[in-house]
Amino acid sequence: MGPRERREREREEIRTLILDAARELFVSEGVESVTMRRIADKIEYSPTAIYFHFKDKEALLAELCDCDFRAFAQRFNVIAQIADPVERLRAAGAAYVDFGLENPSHYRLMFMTPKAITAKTTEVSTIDKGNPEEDAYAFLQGIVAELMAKGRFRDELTDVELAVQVIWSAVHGVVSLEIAKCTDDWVAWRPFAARAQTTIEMILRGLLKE
Amino acid sequence: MGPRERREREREEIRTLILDAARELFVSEGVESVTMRRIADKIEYSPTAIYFHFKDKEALLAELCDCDFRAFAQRFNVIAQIADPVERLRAAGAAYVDFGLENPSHYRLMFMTPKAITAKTTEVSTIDKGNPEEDAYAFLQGIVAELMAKGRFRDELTDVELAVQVIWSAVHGVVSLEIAKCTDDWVAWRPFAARAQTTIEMILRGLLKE
DNA sequence: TACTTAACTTAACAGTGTTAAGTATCGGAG
DNA sequence: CTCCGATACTTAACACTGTTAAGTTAAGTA
Repeated sequence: MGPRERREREREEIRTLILDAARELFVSEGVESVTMRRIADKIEYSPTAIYFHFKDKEALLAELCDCDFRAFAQRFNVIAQIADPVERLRAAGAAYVDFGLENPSHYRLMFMTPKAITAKTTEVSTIDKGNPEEDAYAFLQGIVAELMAKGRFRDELTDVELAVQVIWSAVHGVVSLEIAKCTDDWVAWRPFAARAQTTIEMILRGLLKE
Repeated sequence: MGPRERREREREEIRTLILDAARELFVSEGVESVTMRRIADKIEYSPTAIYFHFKDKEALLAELCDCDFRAFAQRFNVIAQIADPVERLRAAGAAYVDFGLENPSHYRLMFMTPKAITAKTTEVSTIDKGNPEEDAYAFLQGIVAELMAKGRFRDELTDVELAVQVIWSAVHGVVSLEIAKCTDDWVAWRPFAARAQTTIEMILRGLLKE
């Protein structure tokens, strides 16, 4: 089965060729620069050729983000080594923040765009949900559960899921506000690092026992 | 000067006619449903007629949001009556959250969309910046300054602006995540009210002295 | 009455995502 | 070796989008 495999491989090659061209436009000029025609120009194919490999533009972007977010979740594998759960939580927050600032286009598409807009069709992610190695939310969940089991949270906090969501919300707030409004001179913005660090520290102080 | 004034008034009338049609589409079907042609259909004019009253689509949307956000800031005038600054802060947070959920389209355009996308031209807001009656940020600033002056914040917090931005970030995080990802079944979302309230309480506990 | 200008309309341009229809190439079956 | 059908494309077109150039109409003014 020589030619059969070769065709399969060639198909995969052109798929990643499209994906890479789309990614380059996506990260360098933002999602609105990713047009089917511009991708096609970049790889020297006709625009319609892309539709042979991806259902539509949405599917292409979804796969792109899926792939890059799996890589993101893997960043946490190093952090997982940190013994102290509080320090681990701190480090996870910092890693999350870093990723958001380094990949604003991805961040925006994944967390700042209503699903109704991105996913008209029933999008199916290939990320292994619940597996902390591929799912950053699950990773955070693990830390929080450990902290709660050890009685480190204030007594009125008994819901792991709620605590996770509150922490995520706060950190997401700093990142998304930075991405959306960093160039806005309405506000006398303090340095991003200070905002991020203070937010993490304050939310930790609010959640943990003294 | 009869006819002159009448023309002026008529001009203002068609302006608000356009604005109202745009708002209806905007709030009921989201910003992507606001097309010049759909607005034109609604008011039974040709699409190009709109350009006589607004520079372009962006200017139209900017004016729409500006106008509605002034109304939003005025909600705080009632809250300004609350004597205890902590209670006032709590109420302000709740009001902010309410507005976001009631006006997701406005919220998204104002706080979740990078300025580079909305404002290609130099947009000039007509909101009186720094005036707490028209500027919600300034209102929050006032509360935080009062709390800090009264020594209610933890000693390491000495920067009013930073504290304001941390509080805003946290609350914005809950609201924006709800708007963007409420339909996402990846996460076992706790009720929004619980998330909002817990976030506000935790951030207060983190910032204030015990 | 003649002129100007404000307030439009129609037609068109350049761009978008997407699809229908046609074409060439190539692996495998008879 | 030939023919067939699938694969991987291309070209042309459709239905949208924001926006503009040019033409029209009505009203106020001199």
